[in-house]
Amino acid sequence: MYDVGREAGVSHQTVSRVINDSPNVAEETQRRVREAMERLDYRPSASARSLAARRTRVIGVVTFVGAFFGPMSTIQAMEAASRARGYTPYTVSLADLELDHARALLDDLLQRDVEGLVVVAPTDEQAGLVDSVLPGDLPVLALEARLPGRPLVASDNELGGALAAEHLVSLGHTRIGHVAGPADWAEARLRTVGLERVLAERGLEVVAKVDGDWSARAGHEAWPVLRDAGVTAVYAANDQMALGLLSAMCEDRLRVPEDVSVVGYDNTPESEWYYPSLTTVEQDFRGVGEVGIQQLVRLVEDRAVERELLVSPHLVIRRSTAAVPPTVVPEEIS
Amino acid sequence: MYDVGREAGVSHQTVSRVINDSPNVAEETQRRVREAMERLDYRPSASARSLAARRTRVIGVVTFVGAFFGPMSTIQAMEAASRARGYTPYTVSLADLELDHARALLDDLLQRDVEGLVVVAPTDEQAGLVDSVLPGDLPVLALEARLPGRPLVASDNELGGALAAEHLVSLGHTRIGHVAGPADWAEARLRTVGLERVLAERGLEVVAKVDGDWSARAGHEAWPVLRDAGVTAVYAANDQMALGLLSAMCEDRLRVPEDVSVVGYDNTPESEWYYPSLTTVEQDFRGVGEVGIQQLVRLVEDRAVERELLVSPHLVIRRSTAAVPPTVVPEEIS
DNA sequence: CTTTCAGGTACCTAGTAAACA
DNA sequence: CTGTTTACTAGGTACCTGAAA
Repeated sequence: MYDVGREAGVSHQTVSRVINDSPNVAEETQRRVREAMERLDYRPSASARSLAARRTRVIGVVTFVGAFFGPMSTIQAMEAASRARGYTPYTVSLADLELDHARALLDDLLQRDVEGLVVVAPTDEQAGLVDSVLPGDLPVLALEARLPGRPLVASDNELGGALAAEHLVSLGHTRIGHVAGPADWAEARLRTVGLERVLAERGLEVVAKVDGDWSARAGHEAWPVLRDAGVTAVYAANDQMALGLLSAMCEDRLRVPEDVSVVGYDNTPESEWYYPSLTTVEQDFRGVGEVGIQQLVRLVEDRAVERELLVSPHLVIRRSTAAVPPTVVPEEIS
Repeated sequence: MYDVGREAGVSHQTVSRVINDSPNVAEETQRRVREAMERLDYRPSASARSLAARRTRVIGVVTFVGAFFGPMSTIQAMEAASRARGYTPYTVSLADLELDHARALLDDLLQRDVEGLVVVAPTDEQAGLVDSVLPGDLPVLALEARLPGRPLVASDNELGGALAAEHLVSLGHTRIGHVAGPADWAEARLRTVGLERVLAERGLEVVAKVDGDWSARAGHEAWPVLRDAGVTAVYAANDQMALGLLSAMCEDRLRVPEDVSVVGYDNTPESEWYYPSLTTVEQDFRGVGEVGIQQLVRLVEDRAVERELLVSPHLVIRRSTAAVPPTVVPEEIS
């Protein structure tokens, strides 16, 4: 900085003012300083700045989720949104980590003096860990899954489940099977709750339910159970599991949607090109991320924040769902 | 730090020694200091440390790729590998950014004094940008795509293409179609080169080639062109495009693999559950990331580095490929 | 006279405040 | 209103010094 000052014929103080866009610097001086910076290829040191200014302008993003399309889209959207607001995002992926290791990484985050944190901790165990490690006075926003005492931004999974259910019911299905997500995922439970509520309102209930692990394999393995229960429609808690179902049905020489309907969840880019094209609940992954950062920044800057903000998903109807096959009489099956 | 020193009855210097695991600190003193740190809930400030020590122990990971499974797996593997070697990874995603914006983010990276950089810049334009912005003396490792003058770690895409080709040729196919990746992606070009080399060795050539954009839609739209060229097998440069092909073939009432064979590339988790289960070239996404970080760390630490390191992919044979249909005589079609 | 352990001081690269021109 | 000078702060580390074993 001193070098830049010398080069431009001003004091280091003035250089500092230029860097921080402070007023009271003559246009001309500003130009000279910037040119000097350019000539010397000078870049202010982030470490020194945050040390002196006592703020880092860094916000952390902590996720326990693996390399899947949805969560990753959300994270990329959060990174862009942070930058747009003048914060640098520092993302830490804690997927597949023992809790002890995860604890160390959270500590690393605190040492970097993040000003706030977005946490995506889908399972109850992960949420507990985070809650126990993070100091209560650090601004933390829970994303997708609840964290005790923290504001939440999430996709409305219960609504999503309801949307899928209403669609199937409106097509006349009464024997509906469900491939749910892992029971320790809050998101998965909510998607089930929405489904069951709508069915209950119609005096129906799920004919067969299998808990999967989100993988296509899980969907594939769930099918025999649902088939034996005589379902005419299946609601899978994500598109991958729906894909596994489609594959298993195909092997059974069943036609979708003529013989059985399938609804997925997420609207991943591929789901449109499954065969048949998948009816699914689309959630706005990027939108959740953007709203999340917006709320976190408000939290960091001490402004009012919604305690809970849900982003609505919507149903995308494609070719994998149709009316109940008229020829199939439930009695034949059960 | 001073507070901790006072609490433990030692100087701040000794506290620093304990933090940095330096030798020459009595067990007893060490214990006292650690306890004091615990009691005061003390955490050293990363900014101050890197300022004083003149090193950040941060390495940057720059990627231009979106939220897809392969690249994301690589990145997550790199993060874990960096941490295992004592470096903090700082990942910057430049997907969908105008070059000017990207330039600003690269600058941010330099201000943070990263000690080295892994760059995933698949298109020529991106590589050019990176090359023009990064100082020549910064350790940079090119991942997946070449960067002038920088060591490279990549999956052997040419080999992958050759593997796919050899498989199809060995099944007797001579009328092979190709859905390639975007022409400005080096990876895509190499996958094509491998294919064409093997075919040329047999006196064959690609019957029809369409450039896609990696999306399933592109595969779907490519099919009519290949079909009209009378292909009996198609090699798609990634699994998503292969999925689009499968879907289009299904709509044409064509059976895979009886009527036409399909080979994909990547072995994404879903590809096993397409219908039929996809024959595809598996690349070791995580492996590439791990080797990449290993090489970068060597570079940063001034040790010898391979100029070029290719990780071999291998073929996963599943249900989407079979021998040429004997009934189809090329003359019938063309 | 080493080795082990600890303290003292300068310095890293900024930002900030006050006094002053 | 613009800009300089000086002195100090932030939270550490590097290096030298010195005492005890």
